[in-house]
Amino acid sequence: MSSSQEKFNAFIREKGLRLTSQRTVIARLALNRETHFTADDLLAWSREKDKGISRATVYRTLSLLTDLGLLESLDFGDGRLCYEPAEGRNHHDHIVCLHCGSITEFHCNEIEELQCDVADRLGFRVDHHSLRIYGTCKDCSERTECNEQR
Amino acid sequence: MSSSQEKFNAFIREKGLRLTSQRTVIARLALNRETHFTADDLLAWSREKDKGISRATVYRTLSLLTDLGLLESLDFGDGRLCYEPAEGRNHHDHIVCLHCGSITEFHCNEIEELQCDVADRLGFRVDHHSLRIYGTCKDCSERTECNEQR
DNA sequence: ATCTAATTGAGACTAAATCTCAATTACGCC
DNA sequence: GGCGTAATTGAGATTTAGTCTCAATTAGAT
Repeated sequence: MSSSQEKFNAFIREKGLRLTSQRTVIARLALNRETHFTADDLLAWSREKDKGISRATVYRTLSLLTDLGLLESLDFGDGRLCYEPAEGRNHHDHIVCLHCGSITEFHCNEIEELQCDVADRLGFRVDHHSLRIYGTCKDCSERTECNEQR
Repeated sequence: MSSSQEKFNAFIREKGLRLTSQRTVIARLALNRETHFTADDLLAWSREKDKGISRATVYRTLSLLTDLGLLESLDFGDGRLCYEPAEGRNHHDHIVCLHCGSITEFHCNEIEELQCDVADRLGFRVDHHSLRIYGTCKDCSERTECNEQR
């Protein structure tokens, strides 16, 4: 069992909540993902393990996991949230290709520091931030150039 | 009439679209705002001028204006888009107070440059970006400290 | 095994945004 | 100024992610 799952179980016990089979299935699937996923993805995977699992329970478990900080929710502006495991991963931002939709992670310490400077200057205490760069990825650029040459 | 409105009118003519009274009302109200607003705000203001204006027409005009680059749409993650005039304004990012919801604009050239560097390194051509810092504003920090002292 | 409060599933509900389509209207043409 | 027609509109149906309700179920303490 991953350490995130152990944290989840511990949290459930601490808070006097109950470790149901549904929560176990949903949390395991969510926390062991490599990349981001939607609530609907998670519902589908969960139902492969237990047909009866309801949409509501998936959303309720997602809330628990994000409140706990084990999952991070990502809004790519397409009308639904994505989620990704947050434990044991370094903070990162995302660069999104507007053509193929691919999402690449990146991290830049200098940007993070400058963000803190800006917040300081404005008298803000930073909780978190979201930086999203939108553009055209290498593959799509090359593909477009080829088309233009025709 | 503002230069944005003239651009809107010119665009309408160029494209063989029609300059309806509804479009004129909605565009004028949207383009002359100082701060961001929602589609529903704009619908309410438009109906003050012309009771019959429909929600659909407001959304359709918002699409025209954002496609044209005269408005920018902002997603603060509260389940609906905000809009703000984009013409004649410098690009800026937003810092949001999680307590009072206030939204402050800021701009940092160094961050912008670093973003371009990062994109270059990853082979991306940048189209646009969105940087949002979430935290506690000065006023709310002070209010919280006072409460803690009780 | 029993008890009880937390949890679940099913489906109703919400809210922003989009879509449909018959009725209206802007605008080029005469 | 009036005509014709294709763009536009309004009303309301629809979509979709997510939330809520509540009776039935169940985890976990005793």
